[in-house]
Amino acid sequence: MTEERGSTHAKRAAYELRQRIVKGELPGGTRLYEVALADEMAISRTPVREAMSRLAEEGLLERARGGGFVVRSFTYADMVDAIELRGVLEGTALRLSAEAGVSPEALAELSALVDRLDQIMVFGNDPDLERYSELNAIFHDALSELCPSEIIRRELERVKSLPFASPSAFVFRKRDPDAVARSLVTAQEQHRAIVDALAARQGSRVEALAREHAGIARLNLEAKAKSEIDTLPAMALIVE
Amino acid sequence: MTEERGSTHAKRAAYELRQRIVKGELPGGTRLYEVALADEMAISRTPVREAMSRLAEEGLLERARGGGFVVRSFTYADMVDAIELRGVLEGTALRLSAEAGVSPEALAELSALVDRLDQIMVFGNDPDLERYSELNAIFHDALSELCPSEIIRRELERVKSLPFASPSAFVFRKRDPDAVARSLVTAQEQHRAIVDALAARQGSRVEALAREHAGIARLNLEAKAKSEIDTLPAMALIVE
DNA sequence: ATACACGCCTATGTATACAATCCGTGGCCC
DNA sequence: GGGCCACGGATTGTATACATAGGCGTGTAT
Repeated sequence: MTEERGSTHAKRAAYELRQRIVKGELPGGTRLYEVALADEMAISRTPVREAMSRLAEEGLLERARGGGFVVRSFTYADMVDAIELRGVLEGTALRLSAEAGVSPEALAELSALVDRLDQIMVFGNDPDLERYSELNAIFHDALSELCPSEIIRRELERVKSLPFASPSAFVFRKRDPDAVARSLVTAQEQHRAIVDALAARQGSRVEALAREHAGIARLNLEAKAKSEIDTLPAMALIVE
Repeated sequence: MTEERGSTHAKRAAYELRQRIVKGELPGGTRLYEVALADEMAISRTPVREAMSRLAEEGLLERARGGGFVVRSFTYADMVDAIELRGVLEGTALRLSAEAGVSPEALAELSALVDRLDQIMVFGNDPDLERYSELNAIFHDALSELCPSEIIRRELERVKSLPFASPSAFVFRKRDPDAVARSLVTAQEQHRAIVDALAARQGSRVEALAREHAGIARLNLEAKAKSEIDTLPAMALIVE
């Protein structure tokens, strides 16, 4: 009973369900039955309900009419829209940050993160995409932390929590290694430009850059959707 | 037991709690105790927990560390930011609508709504602000319904559900009746411009208009904050 | 006097029994 | 033959008892 994934049955159940949903074991539209789940997990209905509530707050479940919960369905168009939305919110967050001014220390830290991303790419033909993806997520998190508005930061985090809308969701090997390299170069140029614009307090510019930057994720998604739709974890959520 | 506000204890409890929070009876930061609330409402803890979970989804409550719920605190800055965010999201929704194209029927309907808003103002010195506010909300709802992306529409609705971020939150009598009239005239010009821009499929323009339009709400909030901070229902949520 | 530890008290977490509701199905009446 | 009503099973809604954990106060020992 002393697991590490949360101290209560409800938290563990939420974790378990979240995993199953993201893996696609519970596809969109699936109705969740309290008794069945409680049975499988060998707990009572109470913590199962609690877990489903939490996942509804996260946006992975929806309350069904007449009670109960259903796994939320995401179409391909939804994924594109969520990326667009992420770009808009990151843009707004960064514009506010730029207008409020960013401390030299924070700018230096961001700059250092971009340098580290550069170093991964230096190794040339076969960059460590796993590592890049991880650092990229850290960089984007550092960006949202700048935002002086908690309201906006919170909504941004909410959207990023959707597995296909996170900044690193589609930094993965594509069929064409050259295309990967090119998209990383573009992304890095945009990262630099974003830090520059923040330093210069160019709110409007940094907003536009953030939106354009999200566009890369959209392109990667589109490229991927055509060929490897089954091979990506995040793609398991597609219903259509 | 046969009330009209929802058929279950949980829904009634959620309604009751929502009212108390919005009225300011339960100020931000207040911890909600299950037993006490269950007692007051003469129901058991189970539906109370359910109600709190729903309000957490709405963003009115937060889960406290170590369990339980706390009424979410909103500062004055949060209210300003929420209005900004609403403008950004309405702008994005309308941009996508414009890019996708809006049917002539929908445009006619919007135009009719703006006409009806005009008619309220025609009566001159003492417009029926209650009625204006109501129609204004209907107009804004009609705008979000245009949005082809459910993901974005949903986030917009979510933000609008905050009582101080709704488009009609601050259409109220001010000390200076002339200022009210002027702000209504400006708002109506923007309403017309938004419909025009939609018709012309001017995505970027309609986005800018929506943001600027939200700016009126911010100005009203600022004007109000200085004088009548206690007299507005939505202001009851301020903590600071 | 201060610090640590123990224990109680309070609040949430969990299990479970029972109630109510909703939906589907079958039969009967029109 | 079609529509409506009634019944039944499945599923969630609610109440309640018990478990557990976390916080605070008090007591004692150093």
